[in-house]
Amino acid sequence: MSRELAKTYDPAGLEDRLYEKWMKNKYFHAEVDHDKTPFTIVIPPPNITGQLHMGHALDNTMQDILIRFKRMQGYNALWQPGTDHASIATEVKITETLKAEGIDKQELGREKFLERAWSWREEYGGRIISQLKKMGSSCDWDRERFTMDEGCNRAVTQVFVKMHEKGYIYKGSRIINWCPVCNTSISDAEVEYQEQAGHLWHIKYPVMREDGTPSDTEFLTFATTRPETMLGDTAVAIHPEDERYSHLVGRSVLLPIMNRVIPVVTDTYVDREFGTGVVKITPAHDPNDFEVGRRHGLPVINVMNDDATINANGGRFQGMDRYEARKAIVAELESLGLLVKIEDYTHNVGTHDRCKTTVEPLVKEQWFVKMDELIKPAVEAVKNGEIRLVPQRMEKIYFNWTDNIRDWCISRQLWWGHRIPAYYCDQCGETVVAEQMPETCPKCGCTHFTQDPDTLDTWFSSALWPFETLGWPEQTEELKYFYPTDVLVTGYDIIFFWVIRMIFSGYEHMGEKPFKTVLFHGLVRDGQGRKMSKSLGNGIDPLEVIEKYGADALRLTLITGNAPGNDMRFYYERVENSRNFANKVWNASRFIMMNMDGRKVTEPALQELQPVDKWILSKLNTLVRDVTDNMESFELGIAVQKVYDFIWDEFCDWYIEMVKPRLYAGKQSGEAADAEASACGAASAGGAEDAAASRNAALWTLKTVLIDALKLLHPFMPFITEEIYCTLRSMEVSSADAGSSMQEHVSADGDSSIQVEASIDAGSSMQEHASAGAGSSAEESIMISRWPEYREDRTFVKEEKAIEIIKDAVRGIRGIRSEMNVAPSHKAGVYVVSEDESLLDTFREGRLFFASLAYAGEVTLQRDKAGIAQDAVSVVIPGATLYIPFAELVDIEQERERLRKEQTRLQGELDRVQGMLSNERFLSKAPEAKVAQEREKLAKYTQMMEQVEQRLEQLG
RNA sequence: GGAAUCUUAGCUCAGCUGGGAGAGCAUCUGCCUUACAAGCAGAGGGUCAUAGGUUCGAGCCCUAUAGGUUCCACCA
Repeated sequence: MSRELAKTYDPAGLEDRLYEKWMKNKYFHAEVDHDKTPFTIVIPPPNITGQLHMGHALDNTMQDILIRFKRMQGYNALWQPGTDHASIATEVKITETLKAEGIDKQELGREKFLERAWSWREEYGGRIISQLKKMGSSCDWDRERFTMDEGCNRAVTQVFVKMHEKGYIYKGSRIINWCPVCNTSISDAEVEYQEQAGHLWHIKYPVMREDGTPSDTEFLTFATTRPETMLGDTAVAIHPEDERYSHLVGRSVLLPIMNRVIPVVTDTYVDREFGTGVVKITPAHDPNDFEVGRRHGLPVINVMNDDATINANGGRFQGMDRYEARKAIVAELESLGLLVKIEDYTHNVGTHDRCKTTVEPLVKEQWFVKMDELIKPAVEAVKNGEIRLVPQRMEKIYFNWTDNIRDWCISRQLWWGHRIPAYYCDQCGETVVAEQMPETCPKCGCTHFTQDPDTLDTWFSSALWPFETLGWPEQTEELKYFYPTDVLVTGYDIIFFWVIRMIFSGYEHMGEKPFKTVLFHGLVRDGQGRKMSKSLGNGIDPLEVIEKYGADALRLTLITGNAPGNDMRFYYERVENSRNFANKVWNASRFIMMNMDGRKVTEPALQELQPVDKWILSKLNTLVRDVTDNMESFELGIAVQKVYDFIWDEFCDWYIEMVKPRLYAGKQSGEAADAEASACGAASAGGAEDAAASRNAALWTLKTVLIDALKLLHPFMPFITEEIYCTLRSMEVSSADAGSSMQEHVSADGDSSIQVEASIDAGSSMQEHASAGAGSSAEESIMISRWPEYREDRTFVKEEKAIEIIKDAVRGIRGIRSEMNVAPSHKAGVYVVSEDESLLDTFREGRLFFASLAYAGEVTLQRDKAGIAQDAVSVVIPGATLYIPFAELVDIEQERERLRKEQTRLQGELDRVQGMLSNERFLSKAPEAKVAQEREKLAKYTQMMEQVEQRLEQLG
């Protein structure tokens, strides 16, 4: 034996070693290969400033599961990785760092600042990548991209120019959201509304009299949450049908403080029910007012600077911060007697999602993407199912956004990002949008230009991610082969930022969808269901979890018991459970290998397999089909739950326990062992030989089932499965005849130790399709081994039924013993009474299990209860009654009580089944199979009821 | 204001196209049985939020109500 597994499962060290091996062998790497079908996932690029958090951990685990699954299925699987420059996040971080060093960003200057940014990227850009590797992510790192690398820059510039030519990108003065702290415009999607306690100031403006002087008796009263914006008021609006104010139509009011006469306009935007039904109009600082202003041709007066202080248009309030000005203005209005009242008021305030600063709507000249046309194919694609959203309810969120889409403000007053390829003639101001700085101005012939200082929204480049990473705008082989990608895995929180924008960009620039399916996951919350956040300090660091429990345990925790799109809670008890499962797998494997102990294990002939072997093979076969189906439909949580249950419950707790006597039999010497071996099914006499054959069949089954179960588990828990798989393989190699060249031909016949694998993979014509680089073979790694497939010849209905009956019997005996508090050392005899000869045969084959699994002594099979003590405890299973005579400790009344309870239970079942079967409408409308199923149950329960009643009679 | 989603065992959650309620943790009982005490065996615990409806049949589909979460829009 070449290698052994350690006694307890310890992921530390093991994971890094295996990851290095995978990297070295280039298993993650995918090349264009027209003989294979591609399967592609592009990673949601993490920010270069980022550190791995639970969201990443979940997101990347899901992607890795899909990629590993498809890779094993024989697809040419590419997981395209990369990072995002994260314009604003990075810029903020660098600015802060500079500040700490006492350096002012503006003084440093753009060029020096960018140098800093790039060196920051050098230093930290790789951090998140190495953290993703800790998770086991099988990305093709040879293809790593960055949103600001050369290719992406080209893509962005080209897209900008092209869209500008088509009129989809325009520059205009419109109202935008301004962050006074970050000093940049932001898009609507970046505004986060927060409920805040504020005030509602009721203010009145004097109505102008015919003679052009303000009235001191007639006023228009209205309410506002932002009194400081009055400095920029250019009208007061009322509803056109509001009779209270109809006499004021066409008149004017005096804007106090500024002493500006402004008109009273009518607009249906005004809600008559709200407040006094009068609204002040500030087109420069409110999106709705801006629209009203446009409709009425009102002047737009911006009263604020970029840092949200009042500018020259605000008269003597110039230089004040917006909140200072608010106080001062309110005070002044009050002194003028124009402040009616102040109310407490809770309202939603727009804040910048990144820094939580209250955004200021401002009118500014910015670059926009016109959305109405672009969005159409993106809507259509989801509507007609060309792009599938999982879970489907995400479509509603999607359409909610697309139906109310507004133009996208893409320019940012930042330095770190893609600079806008717009150039302004120094002489005449002509704007030229081009991939390079123009030589001469088309208008005035001047040769001097200044490039637009602004950069693009980070999401502008992310929108191109699925194709720019594959080489676009170059028509690369990769692009033709891997695009469109297959699945995008992401959180529902970036549908608007990213998913929608990728979709319309794909159709616009590639003429094709960027992906076929979007698989959404939810948020990972803390144990109390709170969002993990820095400020709360409740975040759990995935790296810490990995260190303590291993990446496999973390991955399993994140996938188990979670449905697509749903949030989940993360707590350590769950990780411990996952770790315990890993340990279970580890020890089961260790047990199997200990028993193989360097022996040759050959594929047994079908008739050498015992019922229990066929039972587990049949169960495995069903599992393979179900799990594959679940994986195909993205039900990862369900899939892994089935693998978990199979391994722990069916395989470990039943199968392994059931075959132990056969394994030990061959090892021990002496008659006892032989007797046991033949008792457990070796049909013909012949002692040692039969025992060896039985043992071989058991080992072969153990190994075959283990290997396939490991394969099914591998996408979820890549490290532990790889370690076990390779250890198993190394055992084969070392037990094989020296000099055999099994590396070269896995599926070749001849070498006996290879036959095991050859038979496991038999029936496959795609033996090697999954292998990656040259020289690799399925033996080197489970990750390039073949995904198990459902096989018609591995379904054994009869054996499944037989073993289920035996399990019933074992559970029955265990239950009785536990209930009666019988010590394990007390080996009670068991009588199985049945009139059904074939059932007795089943028990004859399986009676050894009573001894090994239920502490039974001698097992006697008979057709009637002759010779069984009257006070034996009994348990009824379908078709048979088991009797367990205990020498002293039986209370007949207690036994009766037990039987009566069973009788009641059975009667309940019978009532239900009979009720159904006596319902004609059920018989006529329910599917035949269902009716047949119920009839079977009726027969079963009727029989059991008879047995119980008989037993009760016996007891008198 | 509009919408989505949830309400299932003490806790956290599964339950895939409607066909006899599940897991993990917690609790109780018994076991150091030579793979695993990070384990094994057994047990208790649910009117599937409430009220109607559709159906032969509803945790699952429809309607209403209550409560929770979230998203979108935003009325000054």
